[in-house]
Amino acid sequence: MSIVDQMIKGEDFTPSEIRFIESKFKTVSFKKGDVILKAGDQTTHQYYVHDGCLRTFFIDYSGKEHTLQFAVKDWWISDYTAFFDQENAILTIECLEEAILYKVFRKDLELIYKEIPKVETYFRKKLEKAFSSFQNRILSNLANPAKARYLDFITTYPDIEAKIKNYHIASYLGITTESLSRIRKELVNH
Amino acid sequence: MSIVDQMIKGEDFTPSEIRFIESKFKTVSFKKGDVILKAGDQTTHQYYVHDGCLRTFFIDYSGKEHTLQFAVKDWWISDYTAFFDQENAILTIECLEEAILYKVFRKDLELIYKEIPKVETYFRKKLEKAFSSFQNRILSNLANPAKARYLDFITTYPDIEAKIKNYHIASYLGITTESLSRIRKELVNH
DNA sequence: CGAAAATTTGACATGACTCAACTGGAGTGG
DNA sequence: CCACTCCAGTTGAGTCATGTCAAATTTTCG
Repeated sequence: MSIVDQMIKGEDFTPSEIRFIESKFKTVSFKKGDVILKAGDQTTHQYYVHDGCLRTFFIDYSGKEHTLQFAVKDWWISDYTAFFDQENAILTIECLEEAILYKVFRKDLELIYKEIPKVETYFRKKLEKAFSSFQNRILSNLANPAKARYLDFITTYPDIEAKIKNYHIASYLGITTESLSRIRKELVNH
Repeated sequence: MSIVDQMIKGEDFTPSEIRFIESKFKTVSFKKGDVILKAGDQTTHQYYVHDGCLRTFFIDYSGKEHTLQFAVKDWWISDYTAFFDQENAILTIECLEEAILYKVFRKDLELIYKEIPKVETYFRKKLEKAFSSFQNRILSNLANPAKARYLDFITTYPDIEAKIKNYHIASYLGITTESLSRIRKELVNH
């Protein structure tokens, strides 16, 4: 299976299309703790996770970190706000577990879209899903207490939970590690 | 200026393209208090706001309403999660101020995308912006206390603030009307 | 094993919520 | 034009969830 078939599922490509797309992607690998992108840097890449685990986070005025998302095998990750608007990153991308990524430049992705429109459609639909999941995250933050959001997270993403620390989950849920610890205690004692 | 030029700015279309696009849109109008879409209904439309003011909100398990977004002149609105995934609505769309909308079916929009690819590109870029703004909303909810989020809202969207009630703002910020009232009091007393 | 990192616990502070009452303005009808 | 009602917004008192800070405990890993 080619890199392209892995990344862009359910679409048929001619060998020359595959060559064209693959020529625009570069494989990179990172070790745990590596910073792939730092807030303030220029963001020109989007990454496909072949393997490993990453997160994007935001550092607020008081220095606290807030996790926006995690990415494991088969997810795409970037600071999309910066990637789309071609501005400097506000997020940091950090490697949480040894990772192999395929990266592509914004400009090259646009080139691919132009040459092979069904790739644009494919990514548009990906973006629609991502948009939906952000919508649901906003609603869940508004509607549900921390305990429910925690349960949601671990049942929706058991694969991610397995790879990350509790303090990462806390920073994703918007609570402190202490609060998460107390929630977990409550859950154990029914 | 045609409806199309209004909705899809910065793109040039041939007269026949304009006719084709316009044939897929229908003008509808609503009065204050009208419900355009109800949670549970099928969502097949996306709306462009020619004029007026609307909001989408979610009703949680306890019956509380949580406002996801507002839309005024020149905004697009729908229950996108349902619109994209072709599932039943989880949001309700309510008219807050007499509105004139242009609506389009999901299927017809896909048709337009196929016929006129630059429309797909245009909407893909719109979606990128919307995605970014949801990202920023999530980060702001995680990072900022309610007072800062309120100030953010009224400075970013003074046009919306002018048309809505404070309890709508509260439900957008994720706080009660009482808390918003206290925040506003603090702000007056410096 | 030992040090560093992660998690848990306790005591206390605080921001936001709930519920109930009150204020003030807009609109209605006698 | 006043009395009444309705709605939005405000205020007060008490409660609760979550935060902070410090310390203890457990886990991880070189």
